[in-house]
Amino acid sequence: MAYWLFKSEPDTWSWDQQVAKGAEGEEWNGVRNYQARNNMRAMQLGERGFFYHSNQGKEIVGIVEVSALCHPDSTTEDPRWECVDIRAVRPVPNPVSLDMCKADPRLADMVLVNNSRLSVQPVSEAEWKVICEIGGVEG
DNA sequence: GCCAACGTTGGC
DNA sequence: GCCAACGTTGGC
Repeated sequence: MAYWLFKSEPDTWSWDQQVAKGAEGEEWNGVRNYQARNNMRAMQLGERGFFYHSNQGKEIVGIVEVSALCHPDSTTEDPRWECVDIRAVRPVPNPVSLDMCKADPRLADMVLVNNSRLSVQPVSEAEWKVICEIGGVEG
């Protein structure tokens, strides 16, 4: 089981909107970056990820899971772009901010800390556990 | 709102 | 296939 992190500007697509989609989930469309797409291609059904608010908040606010495997992105005709569907699992009671990640030496190698521009990122199992612990949430 | 970092594009 | 120019992202 791999772990992931999905980044979104809350103005565009927020955690609340994700939660409102319920168990059916929603396409994580709009990704136009090969690295991010390749990460989505590698995802398995039921794998978990963090939901991160960029720009406003700059914090991990929820946990999601993959509800559909990689498929063509419905927002473009360009066959290069694909995406998975994700659904909200549970909120993070104590949102974990970017500052907190930077401050914790155990998270020094996190992609979020080192390459904040990548919109779909892998998270190591160790990092996953640390953030769940800080966030007060069950992974 | 600025700007640094990064990825992509396109001319050669 | 290289690299300069450009566009976008996202932290500050």
